[in-house]
Amino acid sequence: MDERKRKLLKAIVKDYVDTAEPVGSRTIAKKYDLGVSSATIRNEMSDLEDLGYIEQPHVSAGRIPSQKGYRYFVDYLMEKENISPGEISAINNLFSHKLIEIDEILKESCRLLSHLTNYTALVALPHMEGDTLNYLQLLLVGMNQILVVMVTKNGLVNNRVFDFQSPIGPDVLSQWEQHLRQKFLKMNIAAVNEKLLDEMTKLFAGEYENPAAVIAKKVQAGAMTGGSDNKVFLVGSSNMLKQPEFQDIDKVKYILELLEQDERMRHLMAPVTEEDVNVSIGLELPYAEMKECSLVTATYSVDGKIIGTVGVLGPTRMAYSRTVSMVDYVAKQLSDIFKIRNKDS
Amino acid sequence: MDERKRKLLKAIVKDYVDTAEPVGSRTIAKKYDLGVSSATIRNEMSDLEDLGYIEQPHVSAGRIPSQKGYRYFVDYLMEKENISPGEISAINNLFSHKLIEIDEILKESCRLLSHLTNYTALVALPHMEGDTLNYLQLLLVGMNQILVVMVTKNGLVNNRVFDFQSPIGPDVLSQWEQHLRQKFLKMNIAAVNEKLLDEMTKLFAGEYENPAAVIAKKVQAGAMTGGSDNKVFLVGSSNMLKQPEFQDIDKVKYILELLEQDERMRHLMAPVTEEDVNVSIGLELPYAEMKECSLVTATYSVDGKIIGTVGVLGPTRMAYSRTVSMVDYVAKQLSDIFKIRNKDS
DNA sequence: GTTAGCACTCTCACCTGTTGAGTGCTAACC
DNA sequence: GGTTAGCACTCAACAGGTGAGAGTGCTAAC
Repeated sequence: MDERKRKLLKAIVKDYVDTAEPVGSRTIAKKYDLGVSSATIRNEMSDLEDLGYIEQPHVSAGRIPSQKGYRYFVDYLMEKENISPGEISAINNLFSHKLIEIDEILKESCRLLSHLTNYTALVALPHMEGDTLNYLQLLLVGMNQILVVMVTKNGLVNNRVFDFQSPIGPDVLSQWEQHLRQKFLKMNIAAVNEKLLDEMTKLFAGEYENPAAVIAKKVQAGAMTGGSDNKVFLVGSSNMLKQPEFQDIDKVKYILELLEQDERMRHLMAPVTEEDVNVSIGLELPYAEMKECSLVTATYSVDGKIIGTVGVLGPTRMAYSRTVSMVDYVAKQLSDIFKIRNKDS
Repeated sequence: MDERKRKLLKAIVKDYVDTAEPVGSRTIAKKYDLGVSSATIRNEMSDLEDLGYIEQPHVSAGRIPSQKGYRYFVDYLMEKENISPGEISAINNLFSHKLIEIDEILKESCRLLSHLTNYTALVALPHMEGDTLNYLQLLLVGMNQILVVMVTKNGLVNNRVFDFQSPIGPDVLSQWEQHLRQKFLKMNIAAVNEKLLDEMTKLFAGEYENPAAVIAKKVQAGAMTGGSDNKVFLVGSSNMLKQPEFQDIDKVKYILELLEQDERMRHLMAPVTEEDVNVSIGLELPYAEMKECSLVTATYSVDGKIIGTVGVLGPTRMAYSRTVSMVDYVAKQLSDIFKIRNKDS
């Protein structure tokens, strides 16, 4: 790969990203100043094709970048694109507005990313692996409900309501609270979530003769942050339909179906620790349905500990430079937000 | 509309729903036992077209039901379709599993509805208009955070975290708690959500000299049920792409874009009080983009008070009978769930 | 009122020829 | 030896044309 080939590949990627049409040698010769004629470009293109960086949809069409070509572009050719002042202020504006809850911040980030990039945006909620229980309190709510309030080290609040049939006195309650604190404080929050129900059941069982009768109903109520542990926000999946390469319903159908599967999206957004921003192109993604898609992700973290991921999914023919900048910036802003939130706790 | 015309219209709707192809007179004569020949059916069809119940895509095609035709079918011709035992048990299974939180129940209902009907399912979260505050407590969490725990009459739990900079003593806290209880208990929950921040600000301001400096940051954290007040769950929007009438990207693009707009979905799912199950066909829906869609909704309620809506959105060529049964049954099950949840509170 | 028969209409699928974009190759040029 | 002009060749896309098939409306007979 000499310099001219790199310039040529860069031009091909750029033009194809812009136009979504296969790029011919004459187009390159006219639009990009490589200083050589279309015939030379033809020869070079032939070489690039042999090397696997570009391919031809059919013999009389221009060339399009291959997955390998995009990879090379992203790794070596792409220039950093600055975000326009207007866009920066749009993002900052969102984050300066502190009086909204954490879910809302993330959802808005997602919406914003989708809007700015015109692709599909994903945000994985802070996952609480590694987060520990810092505070636990039992409250008697109404006559027959115990509310368990828990706060984690990272400041996430977590409720559960337990219904039961016989009234419970305050003395018993504080005794239970003591017990639960001893057992669960400083414990990993995932483990707590898992074991709390068991433990409550044991408490009920120890206090009353027939546990099955007493805890006939146990209902968790209220929004439980534990539930959002695994959530992934998704905004702008309809943006996929705007892409010229996805005008075929059958192509896009499988992608949209995939996007609806939370489990898979969680997998997709599982943090990759290597770098700040990660770009996965085509078949590098774990699902074959997405072979014509690329995903740009970045993690956000607190104290160097990764707690969540933001990402943008688009066609492989993606404006990589711009998208990387956006995702990177939003992730950094999120990290800042969380830093501020945790300073006092 | 004599009996024969009604039978004919019914047959046309049924066949078109099944095949998605315009229905010809010969098809009807062969597949449905109306006891007359295709020629007679042709004459009757011509009448039905004059009456506006069916229409012809072009002169040499069969007929398809018009919006008016579907309306007539839904209002007068549709027979109640029983849900199969397998499906009933699938639904009951979901609801018997009580150990999941309220959001999860609704989300799962949505998923189930979409899966059973193969259309797009929507569930509007219980809106808390009319729900009042029943319980309020302040907890000191960490050194610099107050956690406000609220429980509504309907049993929904609601948290907010307020950060501040100087430590607060337990005496002040209980004084504030007193004040907030006096002010907010029994108040409409929407009003509480709106005014709580103001009130907290006032409390801070009364206690310290320079409020601006002290409450430099106020961050609401944790999952706040108030936020879910307006949420709408949506599952299976990719099912739209499976419908033969939506093979055209441009048609479906606008619909999917619409589905992504929470505000509009909320509007779409705003309860209609008239009946148990409501069917909106084509242009009866508030958005012109959905002129080829139909929406079946049902409300779920507690003590006769409507608290939320479930719905299924599909093409106007929808299996109305089956869908109505499904939506109705799920809504009733949800009402039951909420009845159980509220019995003790 | 019902039905068989028939002419008519229109879509759809298929074929065909044309156009234009773009290539690869060759031979000439610097 | 690299570069370029020229040219033959390939193929997708488009437009126009044709035939088959589905379905209708109308008419006349039952």
